[in-house]
This record gives sequence, structure tokens and C-alpha cells, in this order.
Amino acid sequence: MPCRSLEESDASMRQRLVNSLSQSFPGSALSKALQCINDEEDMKDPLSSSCFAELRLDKEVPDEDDELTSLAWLQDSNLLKDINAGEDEEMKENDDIKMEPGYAQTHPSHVPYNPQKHINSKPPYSFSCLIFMALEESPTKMLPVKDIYQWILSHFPYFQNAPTGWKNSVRHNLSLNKCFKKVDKDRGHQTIGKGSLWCVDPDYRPNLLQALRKTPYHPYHQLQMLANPQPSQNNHYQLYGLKPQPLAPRLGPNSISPHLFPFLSRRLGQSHLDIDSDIKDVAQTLVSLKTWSKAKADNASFAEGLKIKLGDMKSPKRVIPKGPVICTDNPSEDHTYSITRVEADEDEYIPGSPGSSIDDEYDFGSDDDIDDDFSEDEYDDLKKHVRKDGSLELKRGRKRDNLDSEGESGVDEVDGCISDNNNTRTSKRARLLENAKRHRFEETSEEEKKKIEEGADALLNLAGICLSRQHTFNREIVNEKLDGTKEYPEDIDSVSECSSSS
DNA sequence: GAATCACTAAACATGC
DNA sequence: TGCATGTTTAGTGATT
Repeated sequence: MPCRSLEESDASMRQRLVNSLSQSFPGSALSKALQCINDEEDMKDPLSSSCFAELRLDKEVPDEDDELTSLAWLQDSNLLKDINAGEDEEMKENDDIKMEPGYAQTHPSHVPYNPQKHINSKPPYSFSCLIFMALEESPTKMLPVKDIYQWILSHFPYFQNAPTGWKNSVRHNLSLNKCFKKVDKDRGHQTIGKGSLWCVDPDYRPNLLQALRKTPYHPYHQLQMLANPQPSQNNHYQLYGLKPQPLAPRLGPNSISPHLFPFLSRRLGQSHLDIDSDIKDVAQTLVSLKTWSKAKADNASFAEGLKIKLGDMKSPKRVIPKGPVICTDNPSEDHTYSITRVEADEDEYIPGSPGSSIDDEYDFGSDDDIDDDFSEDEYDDLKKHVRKDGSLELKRGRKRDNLDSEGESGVDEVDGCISDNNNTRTSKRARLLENAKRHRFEETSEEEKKKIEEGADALLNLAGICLSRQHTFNREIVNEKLDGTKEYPEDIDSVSECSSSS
């Protein structure tokens, strides 16, 4: 393939991914960050120094490591026969999965499931998941059984021709599954005839969410295949012992199609987004700060802004989400009939009322709860982690690893600090900028300014975002994190998301 | 092999 | 009375 075409395909491919990200998470910090970087003068390609760069093919890969990482021997040994066969089968079955009428067969696990297309395949979701999806898609978060039937029928045509026993199963599931409960007729906002309105028990919603995320079918199969290149590629992640970051919207192998279930996917996607959007937000803030510092139009102190920002992050008033999104590692506790409550709450649950949203399960505290200032002790503690070169020594929390491996939401830790939620984060970012502009250094030497910029770069790098200017601190971080040596690879700058896994 | 879970089927009760 | 809904029990198959 001609090099030009290769580059074009790379560019278009990556652009598709960016578009996908933007569409999946419109207005997200990541999108904004990408856009912000895109606006940078030197950033002709917004992805060239991000994780997306890993989507490039091997055209620039040195040859010396071919023997170690090439999987040609697998092909030679025909060991990939089954895999290839699976791909062929996938293509074949994607066209149309034909089965004998009346023969309900669960959708094959290797084929991306399309309920509108694979009408002869039994949906790969359990009834509890189906009910959960129906309820979550409902504006009022509560539905009568009849409407649950209807939702399932409309979204999963398979059931249109299925024996009526599935309705019994739905009712059975509603009755037995503790995740669902009836709404008091008094509190039901709508009048229905017989029967009750059903809703999701908020205490069990995390369980259901987790169960949904663990479903093996997702709409971004192809995208994720691109985002997770085969180990045959000699990428820098492997060279330096780093784990490539999942590119795609942390879609995990269990995302819900945004096309089929827009509301639900948005909810689930938001929890995905929460994974590292905070650090992306920090990055965005830093980009702003850096640009602003660079222009020297304003002499505000990045360090002061950083102090404020980290002060926010360290605020003792920060409220840890009370409802664990990661409920359990035990699959059996996802949404079974017999699970114990995550957090017992005898208060009556009113679906559709404030607090019923998945977002509302977390008490992020109001903006008033967040102090713009923080104690001197906290600042001193912060200073301990600021390197001489101005970069910040960040600790990646243990839960970060969970994110990488599980795709679940969680927290980033900055020396134990818990990251914030989008809502408060947005307002905090605005306030951070305001505060940073408000707090200015009386005198800032050129050296200090340089340190400020480097500090910003360090945090940007930690967020997986590299600006055009090459940065020595980057190398230092990599070295510190990896092997402690003073050497660094020549092309380390292409390892843009390295810090996420270090 | 036991335990657990999801699913299915059936019977029965209840309410409109 | 018929039907939809809700509850309960029992059985089966898959998975761990």
C-alpha cells in the first residue's frame, strides 16, 4: 500500500475514532481536551501524540524487534486458524444469522449482537438486564409489566416470534429479582389499570449496571479491535513495558449500543467517562493555563492555580461516592435473586424523583461544599510532590488499575485524593481558572515561569496529552516510572499515554 | 459432585 | 367471566 494512502487511512481512521468519541461523549472533557489541543498551533494532528497514535500501522516500526514480536510464526503454525475462522464466521453471520424457526439459540459470543438484525438469535442479555434496560430507558424510570413487554418486543424482535413463555419469565423475574420492586400505587405518578408500576431498586442499580457491562456484546467491536492492536505490532508500549490504553471510549467489552439504547448507553457511557475524565479535565485546565502563561498576557501563577486545583482535589469535604459502582468482583453478585443489598435503605424509592438518576446516586456535594482555599498543611503536602523541575509527582491509585482492566469507573488518586464528578468539576474548573487569574505572583522569574510550564506539561503528559513542544520531564518521568535509569528511548515522545499505565 | 444461577413452565391468587 | 398481573414452586441446564 502506498505510504500516502496509508497515512490517509490512518488519519481517517483516527478521525473516525475521535468522531466516535465525540459522539459517544459529546461535550466531554476528553472531547474538549482534544479540541483544545487541536487548536494548538503546532498540533496538526490532534492524535499524533496521544494514544490514538498507536493506531498507526507499523510503517515506522524498527525492524530489530521483529523476531520477538512478530506473530508470523503463529500464522505459519496455523495456530490462528480458529481465530481466522471465527472472523470469517463473524462476517458470515453478520450478514444474516439464519436459524431454524422456533429454535431459540443464544447469540454466538463472537458475533456483535444486533437485536434488530439477529431476530432469530435469543438476546444475549438476561431477563433482568432486559427489564433493567426497559426501565432505564423509561423517562419516568418505572413501567408496568405491559410496557416492559412492549419495550422488549420493540427492541428485541426476537420475542415477537418467541413463545409467550418469555412474558412469564419477565413477570417471574420482576417478582423474584430483588433488583426490581413495585412502586406504591399512591406514589405512582401515572394511573394504570391493574398491575403495578415496576422500577429498579436504586440499591441494586450498580449491580445491574455491572451486569450489563459484563455482557459480551458491544457496538464498537470493530473500533475496539482497532484500538487494541494485536501484540504483533512493535509499539512502544511493549518496548517499554507499558500497557497500551484502551482507546475507545473505554467502551469495554460490554457497552450498550447508543443507537439502540441511547438513554441507557449515555448513562453507562457517563460512568465510563468518569474514569479518567477528571485527569483530562485537569489537562484541559493546564492547557488553558499553559497557553495563558505562554502568551504572557497574564502573569497568573500556574503554581497558584495548581495549588488551588489540588486543594480542591484534596478537599476533606470531598464526598466519596456512597454507591460503589464496582459492586463486586463476584459475577454472582451482579444482579441475582439472592444478593444482599449493597447498601440497605428502607426509605421508599420514588422513581423519577430527584435522586433516581444514576448520577444522583452519588453525593458529590454542592459547589458550596468546596473551598477555594485549602490549608497550609495541604499545600505543604502538595509541595512535597512537586519535583525540582516543576513536574508533579502523581500517584496512580490502585483503583486506576481496576479501570484499566475492568473498564469500570473509579477514582484517580493524586496522593490519595479522590477525583471529582463532572458536575462539580466543570464549575470547579471555571473557578480554578478564575482563581488562578485572581491569584498572581508579584514577581515571577523566567526560571519560575519555565518551571510552571514544565509542570503543566508534566500533568498534561500524565493525562496522556502531549503538546508539540518536546519535554525533557517526560523522559524523566518515563525513566523514573520504568526502570529508574537515566537513559531514555529516542522516540519516547510517541509514547503519549504511557503515564496512564505507569 | 455440589452449589448457584438463569430460565422455563405451571399452578394459583388477585384485581380490573 | 375473562384476562392481565403477581406470586410461588418445581424442574432443567449451564456454570463455577
